[in-house]
Amino acid sequence: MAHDERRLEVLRAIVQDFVSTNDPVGSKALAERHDLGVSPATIRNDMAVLEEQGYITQPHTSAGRVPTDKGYRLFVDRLSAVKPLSAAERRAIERFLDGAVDLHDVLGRTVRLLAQLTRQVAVVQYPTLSRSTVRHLEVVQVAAGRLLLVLITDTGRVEQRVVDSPVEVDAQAVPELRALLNSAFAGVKLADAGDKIPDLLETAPSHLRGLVTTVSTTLVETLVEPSDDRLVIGGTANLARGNAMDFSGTMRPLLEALEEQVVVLRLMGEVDPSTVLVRIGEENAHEALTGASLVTVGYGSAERPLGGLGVVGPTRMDYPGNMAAVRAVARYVGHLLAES
Amino acid sequence: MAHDERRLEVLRAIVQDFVSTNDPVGSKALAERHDLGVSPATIRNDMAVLEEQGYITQPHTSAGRVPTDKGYRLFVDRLSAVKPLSAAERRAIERFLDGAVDLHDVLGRTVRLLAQLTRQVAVVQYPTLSRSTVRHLEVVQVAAGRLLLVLITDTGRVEQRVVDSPVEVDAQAVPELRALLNSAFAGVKLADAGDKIPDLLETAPSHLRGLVTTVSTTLVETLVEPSDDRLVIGGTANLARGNAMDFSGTMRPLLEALEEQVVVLRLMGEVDPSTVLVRIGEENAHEALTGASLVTVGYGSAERPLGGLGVVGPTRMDYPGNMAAVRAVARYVGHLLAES
DNA sequence: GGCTGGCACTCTGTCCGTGCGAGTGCCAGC
DNA sequence: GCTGGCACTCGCACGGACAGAGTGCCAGCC
Repeated sequence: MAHDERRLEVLRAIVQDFVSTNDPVGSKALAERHDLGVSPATIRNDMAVLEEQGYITQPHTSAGRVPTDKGYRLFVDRLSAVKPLSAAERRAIERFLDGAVDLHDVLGRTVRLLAQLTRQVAVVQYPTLSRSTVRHLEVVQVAAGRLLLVLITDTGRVEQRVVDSPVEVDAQAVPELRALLNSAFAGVKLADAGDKIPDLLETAPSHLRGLVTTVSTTLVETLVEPSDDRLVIGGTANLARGNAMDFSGTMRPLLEALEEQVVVLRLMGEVDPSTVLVRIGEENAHEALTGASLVTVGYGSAERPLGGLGVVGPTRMDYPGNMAAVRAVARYVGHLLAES
Repeated sequence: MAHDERRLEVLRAIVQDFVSTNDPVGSKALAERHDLGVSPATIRNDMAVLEEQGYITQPHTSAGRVPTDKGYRLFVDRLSAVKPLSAAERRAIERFLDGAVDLHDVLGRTVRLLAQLTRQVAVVQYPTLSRSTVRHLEVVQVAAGRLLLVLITDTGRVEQRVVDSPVEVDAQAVPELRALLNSAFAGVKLADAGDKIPDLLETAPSHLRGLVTTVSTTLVETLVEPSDDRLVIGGTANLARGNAMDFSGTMRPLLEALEEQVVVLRLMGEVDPSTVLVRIGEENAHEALTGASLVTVGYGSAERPLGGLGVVGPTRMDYPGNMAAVRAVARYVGHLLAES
């Protein structure tokens, strides 16, 4: 029906205007700024219906309308075309990310880039350990009964743990141990590492068995735990843009939640590389994220998802632009890490 | 002279009251809350002198007085006894930091701990690479012409770099290379690593010389650069406490400067483990830190300083408390890292 | 000489009343 | 079903009045 069509058009216009001006938008302004082909009075009728359906609301009588979470949801799902990035932005992505020297650097640059492109808070997850495979395991003797275990994954992530051995370790045993561990675990997904331990113990020469047990259990227990997955956060200064007033009310819990990481990490777990996921306001179960929206996507390939990244901002954000930026950056980072 | 004595006492009282209430403090309130033994009128005379000397100022006529940067400076230098931590706080430090599994974890816990103890933004620097010594160098072949170089320092810090070799690398050469590098660099301070290269090249067998050159220059160039020293930041949510109004004016550049890291890193460079360094407001050259104070101290021992840590907050902060907390945490972290 | 009580003065923050403008809902007409 | 017109409702900005806090100064007292 032509009516519904136009009503949605009105909603789109409201979202766009409100996002760019931060003022509740009235019927007259809408008619002026958008070619809707009808008069303000007609728009008012449409607005009344939209309000009744819960897509928009007015802060108080005789102010303009503001989109609700439900309104943004409809906008994101049906009304927004993905906005392609400008050539300059694409170039910026490449220029910014090329020349990174290691994984830490890649992710640090990524988070700064995303924050700059979207002018929101950016979040990047380290490649998930449990999905990574072992490239190399290194054993270094630190003291008589103490070893340092270094894990290098195929994504370039490096993790280390100190292992205390109950008995003194013979210096001769270290290269043997290293060889054993690498032949057992190299190329194995960390999530599957636990399954390899029985085999490993079988093939281990008896004088090493105790040591191998200690080391491999440490490996599995402390490194495979997904709980230690890390997050890089940047652009928090963007939270201080504009909304100076409702600050310590809404911004502080948000900052706290971001620092906690655990909430955001859980959300990152649901992400995959093929679709950009948008969570709007109340849709976020966690209280501190009410009033905020997340735009997230996975990076890596469909066969080998590595982790997630995205932006956090007020529900009043440029969804099409942010979705495009997040997706483009994720693609580039995915390629970058696949190569190395 | 007894006059000067009391005048300083008045200044101390002003600082204490203002820090705890955030209201400009007047003569009457001072006389009530502190046992100065004189009447408000007398205090007013003292205040007039203090103002003339530049230690305090009034935001406008007929508001109370507020300490200036100079006033805080005098307070910190001469008027504040270091406030010992409570037993509960000491216990909290131990409980919080013990059980950390690796360096990243130690520093992450440290920053959270400091932020919580001081209710300010906490900053912890990774152990400086150039002051660290090499514990072990690991070489892993990633592809025919590509090696991964992993550096493990005596503080447990791990850094890695990809090295591209112009020629294909023989798999046999990798263990040789590893042995060579370790015998040359193990135990050497990273700052001195460059000096070892000529020796190293001399002893290297001719077929490895090209490779050794490439790898060791990468090592020195990209790892010894102090510029890549890292910072962990936490407790930014504390910035949103209280001062809701002057927020986007003063808080935003501060957040930006913290994310830049470079400014803070430079300040951390001047730190040493024996004294707590306090920088107040305008004393900070950098513009964004005007209006903020830093309380920093080094950790590690006098012979082996490792890095710095501290807190950043408004000039109106609890200096004695923060100094005590920063010092106590630095000591504990120093011990912790010295052990490992 | 230094401290104290008293007093006049100055300034800010707040409260209240008013007017204006934006925006709406409704209705009659096309 | 759209449009123009109109009355109505609010929020907000402006401005004056007021109260309160705090000061500086002065004369008197110890």
